[in-house]
Amino acid sequence: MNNLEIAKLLRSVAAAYQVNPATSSEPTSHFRIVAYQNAADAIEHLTSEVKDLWDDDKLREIPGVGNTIADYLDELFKTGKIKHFEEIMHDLPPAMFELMDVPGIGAKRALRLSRELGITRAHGALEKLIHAAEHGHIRNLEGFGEQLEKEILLSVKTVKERSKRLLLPFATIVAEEVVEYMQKHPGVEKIETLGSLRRRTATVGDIDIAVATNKPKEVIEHFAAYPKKNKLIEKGDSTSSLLLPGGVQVDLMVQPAQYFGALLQHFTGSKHHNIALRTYALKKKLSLSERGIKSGGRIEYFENEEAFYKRLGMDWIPPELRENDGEIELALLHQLPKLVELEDIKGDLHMHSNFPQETSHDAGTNQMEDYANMAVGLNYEYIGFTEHNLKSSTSEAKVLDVLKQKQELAEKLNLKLKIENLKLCIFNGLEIDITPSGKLALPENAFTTLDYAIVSLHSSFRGTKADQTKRVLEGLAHPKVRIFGHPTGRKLNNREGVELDWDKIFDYALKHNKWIEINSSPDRLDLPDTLARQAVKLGVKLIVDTDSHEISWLSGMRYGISVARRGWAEKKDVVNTLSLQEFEKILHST
DNA sequence: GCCGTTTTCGGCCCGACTGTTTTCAGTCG
Repeated sequence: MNNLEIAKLLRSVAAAYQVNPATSSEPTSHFRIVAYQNAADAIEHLTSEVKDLWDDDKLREIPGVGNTIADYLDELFKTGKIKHFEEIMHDLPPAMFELMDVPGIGAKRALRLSRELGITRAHGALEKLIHAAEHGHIRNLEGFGEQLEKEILLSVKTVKERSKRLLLPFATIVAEEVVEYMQKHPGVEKIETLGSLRRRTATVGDIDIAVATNKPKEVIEHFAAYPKKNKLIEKGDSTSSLLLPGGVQVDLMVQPAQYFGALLQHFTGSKHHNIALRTYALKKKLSLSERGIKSGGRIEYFENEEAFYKRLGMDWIPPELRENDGEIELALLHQLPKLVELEDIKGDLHMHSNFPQETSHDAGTNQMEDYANMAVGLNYEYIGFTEHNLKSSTSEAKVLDVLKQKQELAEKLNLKLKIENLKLCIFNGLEIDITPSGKLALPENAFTTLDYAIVSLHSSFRGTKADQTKRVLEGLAHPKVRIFGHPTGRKLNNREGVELDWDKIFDYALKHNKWIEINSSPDRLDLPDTLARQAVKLGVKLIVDTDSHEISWLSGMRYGISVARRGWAEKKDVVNTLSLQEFEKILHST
């Protein structure tokens, strides 16, 4: 069972407790339900497989997993099932747990719909629900009505249409359009995109927007009239939600400007950060909400977030860190890291020009000189060209010949830049496949043409953790290799990354001056943020690259920086923040 | 069921919105 399946199982158990009249009358039952949901949450967000943690006897290290759930998971991995779970879910129709995927349907509605509409089997449950709604079978159930039936029909269709989360850059663009529209209304005093978008997670669920205004009604009306909307989901006094084409949901929250600090804080999340923050505040007899901070029945207001956090005795916490992963404790000690910024970047070492060579994978569309001009505009001090290695069918002599030409071209460009008195240095690199056997897809004598190499995985993503780790370590061993490119090989919404023993990879990188790439491609953002955090903790050097295949991609650097910041990286952790002189030194040292 | 810089017992974030009723339950973030 993988993590998502285990999380779903725990959620199902929580739901079973929720609808069970025997247990739900116990006073502590609500908290048991929450505990199962918390454990499910934690497991969903884990980077390592629960199975691997179990192998290493580390289940208890998962937050929200205590003795009881750890024992159940132990039973699961030993016997393939959990007796106690089977018992409490025994009388419940399996379809119920599928129906719960529909927004607006929780445990109780799911059970009633399942029983009263005769939808029992998990397979095809959503289709049957659509059928029932379309034929007006839901409106007559007690506690349901015509509105709810319509609601359910739309939600279930949305959930089927939208199984994928938005990639960060796409979400950014959609959000910017809505913000632009909202700013046309004179009542909008301040506006910010918040939620996971502000925290810069690799994929975004909903788009959250906050507005400061003293005309909440008018602002919400304006929002509800957004011309691109498919549907108005809800509209209240202080919040409203829209559905855009493609199943993109936009949530708006409005408050007077005096509340804006608390509003930003509340709406940025994450949920776990907020819960931890409120739990801490309660100990100080303070109660937090999106309006402000209540103390002894009196509420205090904050126009900005800095003041809000200060009132709690802590430094302002950058949104990227708000995941309840130690940031609150450090903010109290005034010891938060100073995160790397886009302006710190001095070069980009992974880009593909259109240099004519028969590469193993897709080539770039712009010539080297175009990239150089862009880089000068970005105030970079150095860049590196890393076209893919040539096709494996190419003869050794031809490979050497082509790569010598590329080397000469790069040198010529360096000369030209010098003559024009432009301070940009060109490095000549290559992105080389690590073949399934661990060999590099380049003949040894061709390495002499290169300043450095990136190695990466482009095929054979399956295979055991041990085998893949061995493959990567062998691939990294060549002295010209500096960078491990898009390390997990994941494609967001599309393909999981390879399984690797990161302790071993990071240890090797640390000892042999290898750098782990954060690849800024929108559908990669690879290294993932959680692994970046692990690398930073160990002192492993990161490099943020764009993997540009055309010059416009260079601006994607900011997304890679977001990942680095979510990994708690400071300037010192990222090698392409170094000046040219320092960078050359580290590039050539072993 | 989980958890500990007030606690190994006794707490557990907080408030919003909707639909269906008529004072609230269910759901969500």
